[in-house]
Amino acid sequence: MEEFLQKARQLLAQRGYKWTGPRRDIIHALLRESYQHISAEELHALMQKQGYEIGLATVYRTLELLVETGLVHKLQFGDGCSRYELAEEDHHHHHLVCARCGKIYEVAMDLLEELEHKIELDHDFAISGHHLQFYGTCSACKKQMREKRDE
Amino acid sequence: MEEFLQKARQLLAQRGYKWTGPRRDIIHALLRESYQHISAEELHALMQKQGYEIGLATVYRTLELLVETGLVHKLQFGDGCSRYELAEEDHHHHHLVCARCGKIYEVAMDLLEELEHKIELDHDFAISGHHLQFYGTCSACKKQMREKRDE
DNA sequence: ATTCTTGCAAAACCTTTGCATACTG
DNA sequence: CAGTATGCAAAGGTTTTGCAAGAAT
Repeated sequence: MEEFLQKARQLLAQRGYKWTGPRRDIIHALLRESYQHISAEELHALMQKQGYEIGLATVYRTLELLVETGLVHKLQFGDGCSRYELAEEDHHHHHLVCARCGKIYEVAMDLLEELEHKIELDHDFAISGHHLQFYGTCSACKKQMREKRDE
Repeated sequence: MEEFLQKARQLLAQRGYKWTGPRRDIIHALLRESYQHISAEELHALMQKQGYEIGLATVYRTLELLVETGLVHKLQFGDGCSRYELAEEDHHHHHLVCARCGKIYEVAMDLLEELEHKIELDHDFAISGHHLQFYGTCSACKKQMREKRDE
């Protein structure tokens, strides 16, 4: 938590960006909501509700900045907006998107490394990140569908 | 090409949808541009230029229909719009997105099956599809960056 | 001081929707 | 003919931008 803030502060300084109140608050809010995949508008609304006076444009700009710096990942789940999550070094994972209820589950796994390596060699492409999503039906929805069918 | 059209016609009929001129034209256009990941607006503009009189709303509606039917995949590369590609049965692949030039390369590969299987068991999640993208720097851009550095 | 950042409102985009007309099965 | 599909224009939602005022180094 604190270390993430320090890292962010340092990385921004390194690139000539300033350390401001709004930026600190946004990172704080992201840390508090780190379990979620939050959209810019949701984050803005949440912060408003928690008493932070911050403009929506600033939220967008700051998130973009954090993505550019590699501190935050920008995700597209196809629901009409971009979603963001903290880039935690030791928490590589993929996403399971339930097509029925829309819920998103995380899968910690790194079997992708072998594949990445092969691609880097085969395509002469320097991979800096990946984004893997699986679509399907989650456990809860499968259960509901069974129950509905048996009525 | 022809077979894809037939398959589409049949699948749509099966679900009570009608086979119309605009739908045929859109699928034709998609087949012609099958090497691309085209957006709805791009497809619309292209068709206009080629002399087809078609409304943008129809393009959106038809693409949505084709996605729903499984004939087309909807992709999000984070550039602000949805992109579409034909779902060719024998052409499973992933995408390499160059962070510098934005170009998108395809990698044919199916090493993911093992991983999928493990997830289905571990998470009781019925996977119906996946979406894997790698981000990084492509060969051409790496070369340009080397040259620029050496100037 | 200079440069960067913010907030607001307006603009820019992409996508969806309502409705009257036209078409398919 | 009944039920869909289309085109247009308008509306909706998300994200970006211009600009004057405010903050950080």
